Amino acid sequence: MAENNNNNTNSESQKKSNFIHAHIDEDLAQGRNSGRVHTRFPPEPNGYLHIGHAKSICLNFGLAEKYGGKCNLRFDDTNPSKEETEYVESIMEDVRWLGFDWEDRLYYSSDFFQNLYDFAVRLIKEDKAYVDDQDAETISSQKGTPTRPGIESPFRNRSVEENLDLFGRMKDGEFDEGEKVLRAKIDMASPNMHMRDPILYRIMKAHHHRTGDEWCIYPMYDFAHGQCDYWEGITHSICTLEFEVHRPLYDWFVDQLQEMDYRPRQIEFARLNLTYTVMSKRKLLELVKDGHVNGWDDPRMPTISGLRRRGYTPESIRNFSDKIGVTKVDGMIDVSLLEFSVREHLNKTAQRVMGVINPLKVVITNYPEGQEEMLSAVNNPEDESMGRRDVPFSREVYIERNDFMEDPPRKFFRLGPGREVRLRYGYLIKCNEVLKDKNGNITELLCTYDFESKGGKSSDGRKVKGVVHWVSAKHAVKAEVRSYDRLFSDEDPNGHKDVDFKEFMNPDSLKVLPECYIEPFVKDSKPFDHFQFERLGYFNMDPDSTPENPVFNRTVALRDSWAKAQKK
RNA sequence: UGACCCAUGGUGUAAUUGGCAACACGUCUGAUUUUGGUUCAGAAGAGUCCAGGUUCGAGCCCUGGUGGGUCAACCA
Repeated sequence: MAENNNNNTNSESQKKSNFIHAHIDEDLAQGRNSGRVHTRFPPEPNGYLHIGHAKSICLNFGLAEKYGGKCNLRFDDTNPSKEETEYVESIMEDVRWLGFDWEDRLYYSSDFFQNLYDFAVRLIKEDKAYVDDQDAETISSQKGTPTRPGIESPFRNRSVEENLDLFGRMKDGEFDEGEKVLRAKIDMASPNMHMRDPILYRIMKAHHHRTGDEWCIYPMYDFAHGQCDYWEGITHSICTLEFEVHRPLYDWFVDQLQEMDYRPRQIEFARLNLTYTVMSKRKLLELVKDGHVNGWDDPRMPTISGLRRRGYTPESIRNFSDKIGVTKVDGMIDVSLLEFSVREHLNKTAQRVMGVINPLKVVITNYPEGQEEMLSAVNNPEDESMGRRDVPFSREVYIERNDFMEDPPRKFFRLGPGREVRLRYGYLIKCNEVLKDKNGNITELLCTYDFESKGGKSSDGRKVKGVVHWVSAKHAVKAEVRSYDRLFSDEDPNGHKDVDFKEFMNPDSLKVLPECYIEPFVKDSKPFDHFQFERLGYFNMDPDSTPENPVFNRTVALRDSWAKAQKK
C-alpha cells in the first residue's frame, strides 16, 4: 500500500501536452534540426528566481527530458550595470534545488562577446549596420510612434570604412558613454518598432562580473539572444509573451548567420501570474530594499528561496508547474492551487507531530503528581513504513486555546465545561472547572481523565467525537512559530492604475507566536525539516533556529472545514 | 489610430484529420475517520466573446466586429 503511494509522486510520465509540444512535433515531422531538441533557461543574473521562473525552468528542462534532448543554463549577462555574482550563485542553487541538471552546459552570454563583436563587424562590412553619433533622446525622437513611421538618422549612410573605424574606436574606449551606438540598418518605416534600426551596441564603462574591464561596449539583448541560441545549438528558444514582437528581429539576425544546418526558433508562452502577490523583479526588489519583507528568502516572498524557506518542496513546485499548463493566454492562477500542491505532497511524506501554538494549560487532577508514561503515536498514517514513536504524557498538558469554548456553539466537538474529549493517542478527559484571572481571561482548565481509556478508547463503549492534540508541559519543547498569510490583501495588487502596489500589502502577513509547545520529537530536527503539526498544518524548521529557540514556519494550514463553516 | 498576440464553468487547462464540451483547483452534499486532515461517493456550475458564413454537423475552418494584452530603454 505504502509503495503505491510513493509511486504516485512520480508524475513525470503523465505530463500534460501543450502547444509547444505541437510545434516541436511538427519540427520533428518535417525533419528540421536533424531531429534535435535543445532548449535553454536564460535568466539575467540581476535578482532572485521566483515561482514564475520555476514554470520556465520546468518547461525548458521538461521539454528536453520529454524529447530526449538537452537543456542549457545560460546567464544572460549583457548589462554589467545590473548583474552580480551573488545572483548567479543563487540562481544555480535554485535550479538544482528544483531538481534539474544542466550537466556541463553552463553558459554566459558574455562567453560570446568576441563572437558577437565579430558578427557586428561583418554586418558593418555588409552595410547592414552603422555607427550613430546621436544621443539617446535624439534617436528616440526619430523612432516615430507605433502609428507613425520614424525618420532616418543623418549618420545612416556613412561609408563602411568610416563605420569600421568608428566601431573599432568605440571598442577601444575612445568615446564616452552615450556618445555613439552601433545600429542595424533595417527599416525606419517598419510597422514593427523593433525593426526601426535597433541599437546593437552601446558604450558602458562598467565593470562586468565576469569579463571585468575587457570590454567597454556591450551588446543589447536583441543582438545577443538569438545568436547565443545559435552558437549553443539551441533549437527551441522559449520565452515569455512580451518578446513576441521581437521575433521578426530575432529571425532577421538568425538569417544573417547563414551557414547553418539548423535554425533556432523563438516560441512565446504566457508568464505566470499568481493571485495575492507580485512577480516582477523590480517590485520584489523594492519589497526587499524598503524592508517590507526580511530579504529575498522571506517565507512570504514568491521567490524560490522564499518558498523553500516557507517549507515548499521541489516536488510540489514541479507538480504545480505541470498542473497549470503552458499556453499563450495571459491569466492569473489562484494561489490555492499552489497550496493544494504542497498539501498533496506533504500529506504523503511529512512526519506527524503534535504541537500547540496557542497554549492553554490543562491540569489532570486525578493523574498522580510526578507520574509520567509513554503513549504510542503514528508517524504518518499515509505511510506505514514511517512507523510509530512514543510521546510522553503527564499531569499537566497544553492544548490549543481554541479547542476549548466556555459556551460552545452547535456541533462544536471539542472541549467545554462538563464535556469530554479525547487527547489524541492518549486518554479521554473531562473538563470540570475553568480558572480565570481577574480580567476574566481563562488561564487554566481542571480536568479529570478516565484511566481506563488509555489509547483513547472508552472502556464502556461511550462515543466521544472530539479529538484534540496536546503536549505534555513537562516534556514540551518551547518554540517560536511564524505564521504567514498572503503578502497582499488584494487579489491583483498590480491591477490598479495610479495606485502603488504597496498600498495593498496585508499588514498581518506575519504573525510571530513566541510561546509554542511542541512534542520532544522535534528536538533533533534540522532547518528545512518538514512536519505536520496534527490538526494545524504543515510546518518546517527555519534556519533562524537555535537550540534555545527553535523556530518553525507554517508552510500552509490544513484544510479546515470547521473554520470554514464558522465563517458563514 | 499601426503591427503582433489572445478569448472555453469562479480559476487554470483539455477536446484525434470538424462529430452531442472533459479534467484539476475551488465550492456544496453525504459516508468513513482517534487529525473537523486524508480517503471515498456524489452535486452544482460553461453550451465555448459577438455576428455572419462554409458544412449533414463548428469550441475547432473563413469573414467582420468586440474585449484584453504587448511594442516607441543606449533594460532583459
